[in-house]
Amino acid sequence: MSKLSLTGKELRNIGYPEGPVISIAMNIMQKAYKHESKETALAVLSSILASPQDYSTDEILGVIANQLLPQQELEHNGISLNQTGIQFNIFGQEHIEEGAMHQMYTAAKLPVAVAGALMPDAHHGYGLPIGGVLATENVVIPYGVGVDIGCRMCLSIFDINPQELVQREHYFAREINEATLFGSGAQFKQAADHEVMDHEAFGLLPLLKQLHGRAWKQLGTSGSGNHFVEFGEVSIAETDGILQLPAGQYLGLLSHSGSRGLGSNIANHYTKVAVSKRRLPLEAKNLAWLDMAEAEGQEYWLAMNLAGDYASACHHIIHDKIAKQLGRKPLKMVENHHNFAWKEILDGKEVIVHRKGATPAGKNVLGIIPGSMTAPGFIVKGKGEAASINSASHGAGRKLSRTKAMQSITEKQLRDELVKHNVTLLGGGLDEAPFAYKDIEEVMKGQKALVDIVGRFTPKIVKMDGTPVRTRKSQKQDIAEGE
DNA sequence: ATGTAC
Repeated sequence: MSKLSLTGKELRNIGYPEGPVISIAMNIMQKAYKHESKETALAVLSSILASPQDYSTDEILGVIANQLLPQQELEHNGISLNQTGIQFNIFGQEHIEEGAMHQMYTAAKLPVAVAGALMPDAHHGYGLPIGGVLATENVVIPYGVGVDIGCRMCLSIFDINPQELVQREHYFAREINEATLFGSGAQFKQAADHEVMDHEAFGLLPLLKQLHGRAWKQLGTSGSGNHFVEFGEVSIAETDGILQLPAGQYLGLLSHSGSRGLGSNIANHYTKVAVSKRRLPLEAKNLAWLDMAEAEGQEYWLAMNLAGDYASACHHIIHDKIAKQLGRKPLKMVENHHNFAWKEILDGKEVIVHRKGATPAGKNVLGIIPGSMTAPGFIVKGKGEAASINSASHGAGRKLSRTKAMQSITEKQLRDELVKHNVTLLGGGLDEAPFAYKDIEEVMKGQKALVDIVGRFTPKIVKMDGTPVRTRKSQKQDIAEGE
């Protein structure tokens, strides 16, 4: 009977890279070190990771060490990481998990890295951490952008009294339900229309041509995971010169989604191309890049921009539908993407800035940073802080993994929290419950130097993917209305 | 994040 129980997460937290080495190391340690403490086992694993060459001939631990040794470096295309990484700034470090820090330290050792920063909502991701910002010179890293290319926030602000959300809750809930479609593979039977589907890129690359049909049917859908469409109260404390809205309360429509299957296929395709072209040590494998001077780099750039335009179109279709149903034009719209790569000038030099779960925060640039289904979100204005490479967090950041949230949060807890905040949830699982997220107020404190708050968004009617969790209030109303 | 997966 083994006393030792290691988890993959613990290995990642001490810097073990994604890949087969995690399960190999877990298996070996659970056999060879079964009577040792977890601390001892982790210390040994750390030591192997620090200098795998010292263990490569060890009869037992050598198997782990050889997984960590960058065999690819010996191959003809092999690329080594720098011994010392570039310096990067970390904002709100006390809220950032160790795994995310390790991933950023690895990214900082890439020979193409020019500058980096970690946002206060950072957590462990695939390749670059979520909340990671990385500037490179003349190369683009597909997994530095992420799988959901162009994922973004979009807010419409209407001149409607937000009290109506309480008074006519069922009317607004129906508007969201009718205008949106959630679900992992969700497609409309009758495709929406948008000029993005006529984009020339669809004809230029075979990959994009192949993705056109499904992309069309997914146009205007929201997907799954942390994506949402919600009504809430926009509160402007004082007029801001950039947002230019009089102080007051407004009705807001806020959406969060990305480029669906289109972006996902582009990301995975070009990551594979990059990984096969540039053999990096295992821990940096998924940070393989494409050179902007080669055809694949140009292709990725074209496809990435298409996915960005497509993600934007998805939001606009939803917002247009709802605005039409409300019979109003929004006073303002604020939109920003947070999974993308941009050509920007840094210290007088053009660089490619990858933001993976980070909000652009150049001087006077508006953005939206959401909290959770019950916590407030913020309309922000960038300060143009070079130390963060003109970036801020893209949300509160997860505190609990999806699996951990599902295990530890009960439906009753979520229901009580929704009632407490007077939020109606039209769909959404326990893995998206407010308790799974960091405290957004704390995260905002960690980035005071990066953004100014110009408005507040308080969610009231929230739609996400998944079975609706019923509040007592809405159950009562359903009975009253005979649903 | 993604409809069927190195």
